[in-house]
Amino acid sequence: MPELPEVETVKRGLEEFIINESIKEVYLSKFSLRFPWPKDFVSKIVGKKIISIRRRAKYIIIGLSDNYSIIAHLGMSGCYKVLKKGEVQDYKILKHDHLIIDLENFKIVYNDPRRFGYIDLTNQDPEIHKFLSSLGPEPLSNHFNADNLAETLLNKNKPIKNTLLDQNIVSGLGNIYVCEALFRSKINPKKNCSKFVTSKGKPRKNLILLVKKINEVIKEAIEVGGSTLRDFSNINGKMGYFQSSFNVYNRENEKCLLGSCDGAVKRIIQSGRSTFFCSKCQK
DNA sequence: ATCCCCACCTGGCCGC
DNA sequence: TGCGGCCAGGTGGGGA
Repeated sequence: MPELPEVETVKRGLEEFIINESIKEVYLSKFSLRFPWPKDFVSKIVGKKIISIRRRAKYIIIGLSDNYSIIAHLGMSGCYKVLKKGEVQDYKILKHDHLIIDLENFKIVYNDPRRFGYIDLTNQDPEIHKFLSSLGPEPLSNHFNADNLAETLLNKNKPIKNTLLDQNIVSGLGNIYVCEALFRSKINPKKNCSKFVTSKGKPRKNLILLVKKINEVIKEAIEVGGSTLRDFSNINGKMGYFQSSFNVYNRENEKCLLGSCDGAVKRIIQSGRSTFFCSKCQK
């Protein structure tokens, strides 16, 4: 499911309700998510107060009292619901509900059919947690810029598509937004990283454009997510996606949407993942 | 180190 | 309508 904009949308949806709420009770399904539940998870979080929520890459970090933090990833199919007073009592646990947190005034339900999501608990600085410590810079942050990226790409010998999916290089991008950003930049996904950097390790023009387009597509998607975020009772990543407005993603054999191009969108496999692009205008 | 491939799961869709 | 095969937006870990 979710890439950076969708996770940001989920975070904003939760934020509205959970801050300053205390955790009263916790239900875990008999299944674990991708990893076993943290040791003594329930007893450690019951009674704690939620004091903050933020996003880093595709992770949501919920700060609790006593310096605890929940670090949560939605995997491919994770979704949160917030039930308000009045909805709480009638709620029947659904298939694939794996975590339910009862707060004073709300109930948070985490549903994840594929169970690729994962959740950990730490009482240290979340930034040094193994999930977060090696993440690359956030798009839309100052650390994500063409100069820094050029240094990273220097001497890399693989296609730009695969590289942008690497969370340690830039964090938060997934298959959809990488495809879309490359389309907007008119860059062929197979282009080798070395072609984006001068021999002195400086960014070429195509890299400067790519950084700009990544930021642009992520920013637009967050705005779309924000604008569709009305029904907070079902905060899932899908509602945050561009939905039908992808230029290339999932449009195999359809016409290229660049006005001046009469090409068609191709699907190829790179590192086992589908890549969608127009070979005519992405060079 | 670097890169690729697989596993982890269920559900939806397509063709027969 | 049923069933098998294939596909899916993610990532940690293992092997080359």
